[in-house]
Amino acid sequence: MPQTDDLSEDRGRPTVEDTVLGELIGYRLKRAYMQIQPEAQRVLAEDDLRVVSFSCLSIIADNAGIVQSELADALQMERSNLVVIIDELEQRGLVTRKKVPTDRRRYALTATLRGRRLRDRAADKVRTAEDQIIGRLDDKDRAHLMAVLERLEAKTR
Amino acid sequence: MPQTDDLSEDRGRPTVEDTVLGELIGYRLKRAYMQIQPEAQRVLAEDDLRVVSFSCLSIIADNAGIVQSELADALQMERSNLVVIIDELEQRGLVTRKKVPTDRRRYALTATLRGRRLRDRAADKVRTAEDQIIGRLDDKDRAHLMAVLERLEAKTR
DNA sequence: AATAATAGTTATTGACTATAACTATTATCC
DNA sequence: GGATAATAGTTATAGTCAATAACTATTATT
Repeated sequence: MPQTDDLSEDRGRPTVEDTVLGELIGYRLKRAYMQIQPEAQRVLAEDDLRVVSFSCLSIIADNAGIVQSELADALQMERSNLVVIIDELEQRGLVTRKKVPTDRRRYALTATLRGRRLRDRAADKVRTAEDQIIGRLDDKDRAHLMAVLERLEAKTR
Repeated sequence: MPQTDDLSEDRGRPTVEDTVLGELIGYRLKRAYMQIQPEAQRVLAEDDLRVVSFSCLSIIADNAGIVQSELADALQMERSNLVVIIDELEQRGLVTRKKVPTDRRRYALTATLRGRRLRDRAADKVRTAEDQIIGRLDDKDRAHLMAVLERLEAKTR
């Protein structure tokens, strides 16, 4: 027999009814994301990285010579907002910007050794942080989740 | 035989390598969310609702008499940011605020008939918009996704 | 050669979130 | 029972972030 007959309450926190929001995928996605994001932000901040700068650094590390427009496309952000981020990564010696000889409008971005090492280290920390949150998901559920999310992304194009 | 031998390109859009981000759940969640959110925003704007005001209206409609602090808890937002949102819902005649006699610090929030009708209509539009994006997911994948997302949410508490 | 489009940049704006400080009211603890 | 804590709502403000427009330099188009 439970300690209380009233299952609508859980140790003083009354259950709030919800007939609509919980069935919306956007709502569920946002709330799940909000569980993960602050932790990712926190571990990245230890290396003075924001989530967005880590994302940039990571894509640059995987694509030596990528130019800013392509990076902006890949990360679905405005190229104007990229500028200061790349500025900072460059000043910290994590990436280099050099003119493309065949098209002098463009700058080729390349991660330095330091940049690649930081990326790898930061990625490990983010993975660890994520694993602590999603730990209870077994490998099958996790793989299924990732696959479905990837399909959701691909929907528009 | 494919039209082109080079599968790394898809009609002029070069594939960007990614060895790290795509394996991160936070990254995938955000990108999936970003597919849905603008559409939800768009259809709600037709009824002069923001996503957050729709969320408030919906929870109030499901919980007649809920007070602002409880609502803020349920939606994981700051109660200070709730004030102007409730102000507007009240001015539009969608919810009422009335003093709780037993605790005069609190205001009981209740959705009006108009508020409930608008909530129902807006929810239908959001569901329709979501269905167009996730249309290709079958019922099984959809149910699995929702269940896993719900478990992710519950992890911290 | 004239005109378009593209890449990068700068500056600015609006939206949203978080924080601190305040008032009124209720709960708590000697 | 009275001093002190905590809570609910509110206001104002500051920081973060994404979106936009305007500009220069360079390349592509016609």
